[in-house]
Amino acid sequence: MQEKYHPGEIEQAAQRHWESTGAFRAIEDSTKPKYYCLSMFPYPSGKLHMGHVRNYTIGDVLARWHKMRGYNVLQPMGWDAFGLPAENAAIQNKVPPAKWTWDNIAYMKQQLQSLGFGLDWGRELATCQPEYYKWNQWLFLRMLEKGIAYKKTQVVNWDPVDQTVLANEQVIDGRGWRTGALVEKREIPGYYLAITQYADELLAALDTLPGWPERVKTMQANWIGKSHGVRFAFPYELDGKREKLWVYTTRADTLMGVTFVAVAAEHPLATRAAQGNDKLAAFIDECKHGSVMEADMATMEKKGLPTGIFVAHPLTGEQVEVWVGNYVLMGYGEGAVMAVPAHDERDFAFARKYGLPIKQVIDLTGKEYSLDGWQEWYADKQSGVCIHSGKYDGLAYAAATDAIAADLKAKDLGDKQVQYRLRDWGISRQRYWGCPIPLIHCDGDAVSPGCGTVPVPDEQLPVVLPEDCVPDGSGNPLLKRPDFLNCTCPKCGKPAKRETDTMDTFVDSSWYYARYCSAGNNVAMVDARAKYWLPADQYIGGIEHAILHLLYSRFWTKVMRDVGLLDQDEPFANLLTQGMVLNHIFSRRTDKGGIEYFAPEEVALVRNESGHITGATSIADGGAVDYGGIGTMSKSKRNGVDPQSLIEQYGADTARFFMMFAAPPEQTLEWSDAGVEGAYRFLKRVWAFGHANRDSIVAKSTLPEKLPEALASVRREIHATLKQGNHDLGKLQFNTVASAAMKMLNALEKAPEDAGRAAVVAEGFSILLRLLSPITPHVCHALWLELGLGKNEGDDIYKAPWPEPIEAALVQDEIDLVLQVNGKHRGNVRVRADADKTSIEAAALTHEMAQKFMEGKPPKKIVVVPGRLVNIVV
RNA sequence: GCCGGGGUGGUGAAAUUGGUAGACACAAGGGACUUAAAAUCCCUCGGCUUUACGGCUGUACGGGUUCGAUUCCCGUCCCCGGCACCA
Repeated sequence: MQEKYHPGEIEQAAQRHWESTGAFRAIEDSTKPKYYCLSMFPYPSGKLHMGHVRNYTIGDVLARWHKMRGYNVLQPMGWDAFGLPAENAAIQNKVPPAKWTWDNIAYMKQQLQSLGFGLDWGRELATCQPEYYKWNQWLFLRMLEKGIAYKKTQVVNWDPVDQTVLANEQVIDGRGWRTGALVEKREIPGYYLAITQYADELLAALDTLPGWPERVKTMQANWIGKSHGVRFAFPYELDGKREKLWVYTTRADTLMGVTFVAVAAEHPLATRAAQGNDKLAAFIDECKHGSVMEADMATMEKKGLPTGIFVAHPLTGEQVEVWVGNYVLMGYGEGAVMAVPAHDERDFAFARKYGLPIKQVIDLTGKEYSLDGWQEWYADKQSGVCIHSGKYDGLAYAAATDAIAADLKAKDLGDKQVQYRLRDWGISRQRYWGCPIPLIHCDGDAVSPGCGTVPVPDEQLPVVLPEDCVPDGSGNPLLKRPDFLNCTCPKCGKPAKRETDTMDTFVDSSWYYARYCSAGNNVAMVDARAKYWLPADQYIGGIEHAILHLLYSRFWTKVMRDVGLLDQDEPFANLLTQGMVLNHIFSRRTDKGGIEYFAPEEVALVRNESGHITGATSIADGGAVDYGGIGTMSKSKRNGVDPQSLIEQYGADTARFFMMFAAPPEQTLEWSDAGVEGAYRFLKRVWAFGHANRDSIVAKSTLPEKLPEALASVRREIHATLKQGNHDLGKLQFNTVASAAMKMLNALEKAPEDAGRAAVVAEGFSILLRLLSPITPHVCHALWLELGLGKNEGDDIYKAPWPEPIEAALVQDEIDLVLQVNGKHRGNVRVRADADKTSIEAAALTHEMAQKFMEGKPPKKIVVVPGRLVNIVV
């Protein structure tokens, strides 16, 4: 045994051992409980960053812990390999996205392997492989058949200079990131998946997921946004035709307060009104330059223009003017909203700005309505009642809504309706590096009209993406590839064109967890093995995926179930949402108005008097750089920290231990490497202790009947700490598991030379190594073998049983209780561990400190918390 | 703007979920060992106050409930994540 801790040698040897013995190969086995431990697969951006280390260490700790507790564990890994960064890299370096992606995968895989994760690499997949994305295409066709997939128009960001569609991320303050051109909204056709057909089930099934964090379920429920309201119409006559303008509201009780109606710029009424109205036409045009992002819509200045068209109030017949509002979304609901300025904050501001009438129709006793400013209670639907509303006066929210809905129904102008905030999932992307949508456009020729859009027949799948394209930022390169583009129509056999849009990469990540279970199957998307492993017993990933990825995966699972592929309703039984690892962000505007990011090591910080960072300068060119605060480590913001140097300098175990020790998993973590030294020092001490006590431990002496008190106390500390550590593992709070291991070592190092020391040390160190092994598997593996702690010679530590505290070791005759007088800590009282309430009260009252602070007053009340404290109230 | 989460020493954090605030560490300061350095070991370490025992105060800020609040309730400020084409 080496005297010094050499992580490099230990780790390589352990990894070779696990590899050669197939320690983490998972085989379906119905005799054991299964544990499918799944971490979100990474996007192969180039290098791992600390967020990955955190994510995958959490997964590995759980996987190894369960393995030691007798579970049949599956922990797979793969690559979310399609996506925008590969195209950006291609633009920059002229390397095909495929090559860039595979090079990154090779490097990152080697990084993952050097961290010693217990992964079953035999199930590895990459979503850019035709054998994977074939099944995206296959299920898309099934959805098309079932009416879940359909075509409609979508609104995209259009860069008029590059003639290309931009991702939201590529739009900086309304301009294209590379060209600086003002981005336009453009409507183009695209394919949608009708996730709204599953809205009710996706919402209701949240109750079947007790293993999910409440906050994630709340976010998903709010995102789905089921609302009970009324859909109704404002009748009007225009160009000699009787028409209806439909709107939806959850505040039908305020219908009598409607003073105008607002429609989206793209609404047919707006288009009609713009004819012969240049000012309105110009405004509608201006709206088209706005952002498509909800956050921008919500924060931008609300603007509008009257159309001159009037509609009739459905109940009073009063004329109400139609306005065009830049804040009304065409793609959501009816593209029109009723405006009740008195009781809606946004309408209130809008009405004040344009001098529109405000009519109070809800009253709250004791409150006075004033037009001076918005007050929260104006929008309160809990406690107000209708006023100035004719026959509805005096009715509260529910009754007023019922009555008004009934009256609208009687007039055939509306009814109650349940609506969702959730929108259907648009999956078309006008990009190259993604899964081709398996459709063919048969446009016909001079003689025949053609077959239209035709699905690619199953036997022709996959539609393979050519891998040698190099995007240059100006549109989809597939459009310039006749070999991909030209094909024959499967229906009529005439020349036709392939669809060049690819799928949203969220499609790829919506079912990869099922594919791991069916690795290697080239005749089916998933097979019976998926029914064995699913749902994943633990899913671990960043909180940023709380809504979209997790909702899409839940949806996709339900579709796979309905197609007969799976039995499960839900993909993930338990979810751990990891807190983001944050780092400083530095950026600078480019000449063209785009944005350029700087890595933290590329800038020199500028701080103010109080030490806060206010800016930075580029080390390369000395120019000023803007400080963007702290944010998630990401490739695009260039603020990721590569764990490589940490691993090289201290080893994987130190990196893993440090990451787990730094904070509890769900908490956001601002990156700092302060403390890495401490983690390393601890592992060195563990090794040194094993080395120094080798003979005592190897001797395997038995515990004497009665230990001297000092050793009994060491043993008590070990078992008490183990109890806490096991409890914390159950809570997935790994930082205190790490500190439990540290406490154990502190206790063991204090074990005095006395009869029974060797046995106490051997037992204690065996517990310490097993508790620590999921976090730092390499050093524990090596020490376990060196010290012969296995049941049989050469048994690996992961085959050892998980340690449980021995109650007998925890027994104490006397305990200290906290003594309080009027809730203030005044000392401690020592009592027998089994003391009853009366004797505790007696001991407390006679205590010197109690006497002193009671100042002779009689006790009014004595609170005794068993095993904890006694509080005397005077 | 809306939805969700967070704010505790110089720093990362802990507190068995209403019961000793600061466990376990990092940094810093002091000391031991060493020719020296590294490594290692020991001591101190929220603030104010006291010669000392001790006392007062303190968990973003302002209120409240309670014998007792970091924990529960109301309000305010700041930070992070998401907002449907980053993944």
